[in-house]
Amino acid sequence: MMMVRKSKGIGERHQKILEFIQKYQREYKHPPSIREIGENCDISSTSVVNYYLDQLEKSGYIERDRKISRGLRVTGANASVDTLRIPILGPIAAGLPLPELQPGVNYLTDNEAHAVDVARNLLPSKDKDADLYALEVKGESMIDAMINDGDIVVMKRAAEARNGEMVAVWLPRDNEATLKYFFKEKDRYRLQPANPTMKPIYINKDEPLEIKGKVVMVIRKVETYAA
Amino acid sequence: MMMVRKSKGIGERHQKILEFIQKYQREYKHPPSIREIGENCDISSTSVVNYYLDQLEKSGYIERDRKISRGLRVTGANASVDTLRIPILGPIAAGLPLPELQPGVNYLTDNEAHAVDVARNLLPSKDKDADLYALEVKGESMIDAMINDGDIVVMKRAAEARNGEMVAVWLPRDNEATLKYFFKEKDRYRLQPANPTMKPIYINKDEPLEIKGKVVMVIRKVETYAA
DNA sequence: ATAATACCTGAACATGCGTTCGATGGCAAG
DNA sequence: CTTGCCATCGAACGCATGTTCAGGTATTAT
Repeated sequence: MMMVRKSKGIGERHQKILEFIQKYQREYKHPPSIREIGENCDISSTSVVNYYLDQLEKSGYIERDRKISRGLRVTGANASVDTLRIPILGPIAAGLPLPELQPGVNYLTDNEAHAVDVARNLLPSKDKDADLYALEVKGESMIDAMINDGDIVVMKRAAEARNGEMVAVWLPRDNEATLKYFFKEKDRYRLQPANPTMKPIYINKDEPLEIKGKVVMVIRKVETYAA
Repeated sequence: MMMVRKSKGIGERHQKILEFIQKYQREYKHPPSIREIGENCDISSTSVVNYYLDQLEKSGYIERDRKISRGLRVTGANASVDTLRIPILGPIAAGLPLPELQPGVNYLTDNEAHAVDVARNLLPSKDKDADLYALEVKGESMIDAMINDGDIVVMKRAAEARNGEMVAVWLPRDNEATLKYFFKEKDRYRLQPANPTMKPIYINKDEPLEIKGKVVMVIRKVETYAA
């Protein structure tokens, strides 16, 4: 029988092993043992599996914790990604008060409908996990912030903001919640809509203005089967 | 010494074990052994760890694969989440041709700068992984689609669309790329901006119109330290 | 007091699992 | 042909790891 031998790089069998490790990890949430890899990749001997794993490690496709049962993981593109489950506290709309994180409350839930899972590498690393929360936009009052009905806005709890940051504010003057870019000027605050064609709102510094949080991220799920 | 005994539910020690498992899994990408849990949670006997793990399993906080080394995983809110790495093919801007998926090309990369990691539960489940790609919006030509400079749009490869779906189209007539809601009418196509205040574009059916993909998702990372 | 329950100990046991090694055969270079 | 590398096999070895058990000590209920 002819054996295709690729001097360098990855062969067909390496590929199969790699894919099996990923598939197994996705399904069982822990890595496979050497013997399990052998059985599922038609390799009769554990030493051969070990042989290939060594090569995969040298080539940088996996990492191994020697001596540790099931101590291996894929690296690079197919590596598992660290995610953070961010609770969706409630709706945000012009006329509604802004939901806030209550101290001492555990917002963890296994109900996916009330949370969004976000890869950590998409978030600013300096943010504390516990300070992050999400709101679901109701209505079209935020269109001037380029934010649509149904969008999810990921927020970071904050009571003040730097110039240029987008914040969620409650305006007691108008009894209204809004998302705007925040600028502190001489004797007033300027709340600038994201849409450049819209005019800013000015709030005098002696008027009340409650900053509830900074906008970290906006996620919009577009219906693929809209009406 | 006083022992706090909570009859039902989870105790302090259960909590500590749970947190350790998560922390360990994040760091090493595989679950800890019983003995490792014991060492790090100040439990001297493996049987006691086993004792607590049994309780955690009964309470539904973890799942165990008996007889299998490191065969345990947290369930519910803290469970690891399945993600998909979607390649960012390139920019999308009004005057630029739209990047497309080339058949037979492997877009996997370990360079996070050229991909976005998205939790699978945020994506329409019916989409084939391989048909998904992402584009980075350059310029403000998409503001009428509520999409800003710097946004990431996740696309699904498609050559045609249903009414009401948001599509990326190339208009040879104007030599322009755009994102619009798509509607097929009697003898023309209507391309409707997401912003309700803007007027639609009409394309006669005998004119060329290239649908490059459907918009699945929009991700906007808001700078927390903008200028 | 007695019984019952929850929590803990230490050790032994069985086996899952990574490691190592000698042996075999195909293929290419010298 | 001989040498040497690569891929493979099977088996044995030994530590890592989950399991079990007989026995403790509190705290609480009867």
